Amino acid sequence: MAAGLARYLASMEAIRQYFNQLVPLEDAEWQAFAACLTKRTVKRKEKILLLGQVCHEVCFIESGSFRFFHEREDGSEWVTAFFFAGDFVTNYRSVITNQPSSHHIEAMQDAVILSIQKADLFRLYLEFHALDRLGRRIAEGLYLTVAHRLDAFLYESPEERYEALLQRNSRLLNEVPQYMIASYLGVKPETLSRIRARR
Amino acid sequence: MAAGLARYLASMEAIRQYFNQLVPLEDAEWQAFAACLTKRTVKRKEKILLLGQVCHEVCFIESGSFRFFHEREDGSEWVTAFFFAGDFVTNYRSVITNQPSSHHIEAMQDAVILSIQKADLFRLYLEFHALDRLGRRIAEGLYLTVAHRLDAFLYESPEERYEALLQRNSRLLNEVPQYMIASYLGVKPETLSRIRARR
DNA sequence: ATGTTTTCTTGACCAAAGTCAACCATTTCT
DNA sequence: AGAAATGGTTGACTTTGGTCAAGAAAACAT
Repeated sequence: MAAGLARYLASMEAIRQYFNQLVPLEDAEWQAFAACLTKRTVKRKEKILLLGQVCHEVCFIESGSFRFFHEREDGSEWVTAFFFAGDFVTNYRSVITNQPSSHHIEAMQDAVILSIQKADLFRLYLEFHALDRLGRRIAEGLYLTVAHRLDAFLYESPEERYEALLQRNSRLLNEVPQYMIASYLGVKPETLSRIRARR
Repeated sequence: MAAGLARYLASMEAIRQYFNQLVPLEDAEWQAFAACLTKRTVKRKEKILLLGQVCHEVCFIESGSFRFFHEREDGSEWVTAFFFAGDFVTNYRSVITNQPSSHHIEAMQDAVILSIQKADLFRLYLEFHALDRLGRRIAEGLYLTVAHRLDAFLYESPEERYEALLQRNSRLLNEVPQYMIASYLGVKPETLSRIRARR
């Protein structure tokens, strides 16, 4: 399995690059983190976290993609975020509060992930200043992302959100069905269809 | 000014309590933080941060109250949050990204605040693991708050948001004008008035 | 107390997105 | 290839909140 090993090493390198952008890590700090990662495969439509479960892990996506979505009592689904190869995916809210997740996390394609358990993560935070700092930077990043998304919902029309998404991530439109894009934009599929028709 | 001194000491104690809930601090860590705080007074309707300015400080409110709001091109104002005695107020997004604020921060009453400059804060983060950790906990808290607010906008009606606010903070309704509550709930004053009328 | 702002309410009308239903188009399965 | 499932479009109608305008009520200043 030389190809598998090569991809694994590439993933590890990708994670280290990602971290180094936020906080430069010494080898010992990095090794301690890397030693906690375990690899597994996930099938398309398989959920790695169910609504109602407490989330115990943070996953790096080596390949494949995921959607993070809420399911309402009436069965309707509302996508909060999409995650692709190179991203981390978790319900960090559930991880830090220990409360049941209000969202599902589901693979949109077959995927390979590297995960770290929250117990290990919290131990690393205590042990290494640099990793706690990294955790701060990551939490700050999550805050910026969700604050920006809130602003988009408060101050922009669905059409403006769609335009902004096009600018930011036109690739997304080819990779996920339009009804999930609509859901992410906070409108019904019919509405997105009409937005697209009148451009 | 014995009364002023007493209130100042009470504020310092309040901040230390607040921090200790998140991360227990040793005396040296606390002293280093406390030494960075400066006190000042703010008049009603005075802005401590203007839209377009980069935010350079984090403020603890000893007395008084503030609103954090966005102003649109058409002049309409949308309140994102209210802050009262015992809270910290800042545009943390602007602090960590160094980008101009997209919101104003304005005193709703005469106020007294204790502020720390971001340069000092970042220095303390580097110097003390416990303070970096505290910063992580605070960033996590901001993330939880804004994620919850986003969920409220995505999954609840204005009426449900109003009910939830009543449960959570009925005091608020007496302390700030109703049109600001409406703004915080994301509706026009007329709409909030009608929501209240039909209960 | 009186007059002036400021805040809140109500009504008539409008615009935007949701609902429901029918119908294409495309992909997938056998 | 043909059937079935999935995804996307369009039309008629409804619902919700916004807009505009007039007034009532409350807060504040002189």
